[in-house]
Amino acid sequence: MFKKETEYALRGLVYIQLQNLNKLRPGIAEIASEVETPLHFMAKILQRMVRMGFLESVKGKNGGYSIHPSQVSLSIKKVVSSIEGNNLFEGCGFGLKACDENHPCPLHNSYAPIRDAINKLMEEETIQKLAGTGKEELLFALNRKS
Amino acid sequence: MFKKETEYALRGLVYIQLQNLNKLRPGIAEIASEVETPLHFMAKILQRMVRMGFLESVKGKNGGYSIHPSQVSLSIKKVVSSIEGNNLFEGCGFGLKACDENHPCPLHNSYAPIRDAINKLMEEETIQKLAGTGKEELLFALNRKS
DNA sequence: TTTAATATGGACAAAAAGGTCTATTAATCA
DNA sequence: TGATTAATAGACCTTTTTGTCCATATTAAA
Repeated sequence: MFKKETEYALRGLVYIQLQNLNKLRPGIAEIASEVETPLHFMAKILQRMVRMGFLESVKGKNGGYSIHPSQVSLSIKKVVSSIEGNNLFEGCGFGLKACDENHPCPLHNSYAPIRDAINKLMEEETIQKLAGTGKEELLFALNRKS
Repeated sequence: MFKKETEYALRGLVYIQLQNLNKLRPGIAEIASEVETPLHFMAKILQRMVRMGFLESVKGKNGGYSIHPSQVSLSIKKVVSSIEGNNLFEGCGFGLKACDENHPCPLHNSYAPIRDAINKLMEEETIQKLAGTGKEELLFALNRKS
């Protein structure tokens, strides 16, 4: 459903939030290792999250990443759309061609409820909620081989 | 949501079914032109659909493609999974890592209804239904610029 | 102030997806 | 049978995505 980049971004953000709760500021090496992503690829993704204003970074010894203070409620949708754009949330879902309410494609009406559900879930679900609920399950999920 | 290849396959199959209803057997040039896909790319995709048993082909003059007689009810899901596999229908949808009923990731339970809805829609919707309902809208949707 | 640790930025490489071209094979028609 | 038409097969190219490497800048600690 998502690109690798998006998947890695979500994993990284959740891990960082989880560590921040313990007043820790993990670095790229720790993050990439813990959530099992390619180190340098993850580095670029985190840089992007910094530029987007989702993360704060500190260079040098004891440096690392933390969720930006302004992002106390960072939705999955914000993260996804910052990387992949809004296709998933707006398109007809079947990509049969552009279609809208005025000119619905044959699948439009049956797909609409699904798209709405995706929007609702991803707007309501946040990095913070994910880091706050079921930590054991979360770490398990983050660490399992796919 | 889908790869181009899948999108083109669906467009092509629907167009072929539509023509078959009029006892016609469109060729690759006509198909690619009508549903606006790259000709040679579409040719490869249709070859694949033939190998999958979804299409029949006839070579030579007046040749072309028709839906295989055995596929009187070809679901979207069959087409999609033949090209992309079953990830969309089975995965946790967030790709955070493998997760299942026994070891759900934190998003598992909120995503499950969406995945179920996607499955239901794509199992019930068929190439034949799409070719049978709202032909004008369909042709419009097939032909519009994305 | 020196050293070590750390993020940054850009170049590069590999793999996957998307797309093009051409020769061959098979069928129809004259 | 010969010519024409259309699908088949495979090589090849381009773009995007994914992943790697290295030099540089910045910070903290010794």
